[in-house]
Amino acid sequence: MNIAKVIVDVPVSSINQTFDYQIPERFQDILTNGMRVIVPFGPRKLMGFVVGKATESSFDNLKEISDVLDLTPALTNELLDLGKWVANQTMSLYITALQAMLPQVLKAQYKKEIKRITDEALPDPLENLFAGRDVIAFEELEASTIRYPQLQKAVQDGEISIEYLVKSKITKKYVTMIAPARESYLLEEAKQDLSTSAKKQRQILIYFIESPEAIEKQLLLKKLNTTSSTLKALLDKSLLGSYRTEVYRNPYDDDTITRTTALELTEEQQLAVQPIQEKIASGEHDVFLLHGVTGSGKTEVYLQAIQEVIYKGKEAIVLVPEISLTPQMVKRFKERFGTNVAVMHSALSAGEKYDEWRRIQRKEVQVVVGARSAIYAPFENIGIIIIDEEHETTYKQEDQPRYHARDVAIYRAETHQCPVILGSATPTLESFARAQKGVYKLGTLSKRTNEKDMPEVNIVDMREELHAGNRSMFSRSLKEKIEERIQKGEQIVLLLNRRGHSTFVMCRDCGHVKECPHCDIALTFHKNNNQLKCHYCSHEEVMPRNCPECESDLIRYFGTGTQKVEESLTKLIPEASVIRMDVDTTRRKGSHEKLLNQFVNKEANILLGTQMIAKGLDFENVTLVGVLTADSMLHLPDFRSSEKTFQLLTQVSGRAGRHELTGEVIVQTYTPDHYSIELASNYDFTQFYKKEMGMRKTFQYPPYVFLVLLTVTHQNKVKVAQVTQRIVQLLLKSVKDETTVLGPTPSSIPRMKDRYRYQCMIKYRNEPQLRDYINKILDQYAEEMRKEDLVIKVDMQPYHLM
DNA sequence: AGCACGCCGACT
DNA sequence: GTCGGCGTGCTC
Repeated sequence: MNIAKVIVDVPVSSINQTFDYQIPERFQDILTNGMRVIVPFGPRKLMGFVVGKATESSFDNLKEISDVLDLTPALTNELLDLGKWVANQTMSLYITALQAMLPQVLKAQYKKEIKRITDEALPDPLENLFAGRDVIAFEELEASTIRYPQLQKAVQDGEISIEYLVKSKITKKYVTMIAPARESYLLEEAKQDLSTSAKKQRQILIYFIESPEAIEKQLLLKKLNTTSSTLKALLDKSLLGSYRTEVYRNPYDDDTITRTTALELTEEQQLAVQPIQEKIASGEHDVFLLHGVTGSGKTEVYLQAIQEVIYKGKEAIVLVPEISLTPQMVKRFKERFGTNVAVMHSALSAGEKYDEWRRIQRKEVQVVVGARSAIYAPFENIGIIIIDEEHETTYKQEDQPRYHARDVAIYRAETHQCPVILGSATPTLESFARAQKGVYKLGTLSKRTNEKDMPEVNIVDMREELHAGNRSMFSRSLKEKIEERIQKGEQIVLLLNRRGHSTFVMCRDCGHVKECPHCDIALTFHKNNNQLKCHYCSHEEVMPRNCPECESDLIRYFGTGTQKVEESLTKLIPEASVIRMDVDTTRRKGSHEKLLNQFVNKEANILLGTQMIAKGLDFENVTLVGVLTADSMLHLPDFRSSEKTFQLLTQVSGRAGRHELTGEVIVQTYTPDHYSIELASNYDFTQFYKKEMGMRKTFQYPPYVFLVLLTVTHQNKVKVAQVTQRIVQLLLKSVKDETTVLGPTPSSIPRMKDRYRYQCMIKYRNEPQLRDYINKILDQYAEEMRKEDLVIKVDMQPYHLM
């Protein structure tokens, strides 16, 4: 087994295969599958993953592995296989799938350097460039007057060499530890010998005589209220010793956590947990769909199922949408399982993520709570996988590899023979349909744990408000109710559903809308710096004073941002104090938590925000929830828009009246008769499911069919249209008659970053060989893609059809 | 991807 | 002549 099969870090389809390398003697014993290595690849050096070993190769002159980057493999054999499966399912490259499983810091960075290898004088220009140094960055050469051939000559003459480096980004955190260097009685003696004025030194010695174990330097100094100079005196006398040790960054302050124990389950919860625990006990795979209204205690069901898994000595993965990975949610897991939990989400720094990942890798925890990518947690003995808010679209990764965490979860759970729980108050039609068919086991929690009914939902028809002469974005009844709550000292959550709405700029005289020069999309206005920005490319420009078309100065921005709502709200209701939560106010690390704490501490009576406030938050004092524009995403070109509207309304309604006080919800809409709004106001999921399934059947959308979206992009519009047309023809030749191939159609944003975009959609029920067909087409276009910068993007089971 | 090699036009 | 442009092919 002296040959390693390596997947190298080059994300191109022509390199999507293993390369064989000789394993040098010194690595023979340590090298195992899943380790990251550095290998020579052509003239350069690259990082790669060892995915297999062999005794022989069909290549005769193999290069040697240059270095091994891991002591313990970064990926287990199971994850290597999983990566292959994901790559295959999502039509991505193996290396892309593998990289997606690891924290960012384990990705390699490449550097090129020029190294002087002779003491002889170099030609003048080079000598100047080096300026006395032995190694310089390659980039310095580009900035100088020296051209490449000169460099080449110097390489040939043996004066310099070009080094290709692979750098690891790993940053480990170290702290200094202090420990006694002598036996206790010797410290005692030393204490006697100290001069009477050395009070602080004596104090330190007493500390170590009482507790001789090592302590972090900073902590010791703080505890004894002293400085490092005092400590240094004792270190110099060799009474104490210091050493550096690696520590994990802990983004959560575990000291303040009070542990909780299992709550008593309601009858419904008991009924839901039982079959899951049976599967855990018998070590069998199954998928449970836990359909529980908001506030019905789904989390407690998860916690008790996990408890069972821990008893069995196995591990648990809990996926939560990024948006609801709030401190409140994390706290519940930490309170139950203490330091046995690792947390993974985007608010952590790269270093913190790496530390949490290593705690998992070293089996220091049995539970991980995290966003989408936590599904790749390097556990080896998984006992359960839980996906909370199963319907959330963030579980589908939008760039390569375009995987859905739910699919990966089920696949992993099959390998580990363990159950999966999909939990939601508003399951996706896909999952609910499977539960109806018996593919998934359905569990239902229909009652809130506080025995309170769901808050009453009142729909306000905003057209009537307009007729009555109210042109503000607050209906009369919402205004009244807000005032009433403020008076009673209760709190309000206001949701501005901005998806589909943006603040675009239009001239009131000629109707000209300012668009991005590189994309076919309106620019959005950013008030804070008076700039117009494009969401799809980096284009930015200053907001013009006059219309560029007609010179009119009546150029204004439209649409409603949270800022604007806040302004008019405080104008309308002067006693309102508002905490605004949107991407702008929560960008900074920890600001999310800070704002929520302020609201909990009643520093404001209104919490105003976008989508992010709809999920998972739990406020005792909130009795009114207002949805300002319920229908703003109903008219998007997206077959899931009704479903998303229903989900959002249901979720946000659940924020009110979770405790003692009774809650109420006001939904403002221009389409009060739309079934998703009407049924959400009655919390009638079953009826919604039936109605929406009817729609999906009529228009042939999931779950009745599977979808594939092919997007073709190129600078030349004609070419894109032609290629897409040809792809449609090729597909039609291979697929079954009952399969539909739609297109070519211009994408909903027909041009992005100066590239035209056409797409084609495949709707199929059963096409076992579809991936082969598509791969064949991609192969045909491989050369064109390479030479002419043609891009064909494949999205299996897409979430966004744009 | 990113590098070297090789072929061709343009300029000291 | 030779510098530097880009098209082509290869990477165990």
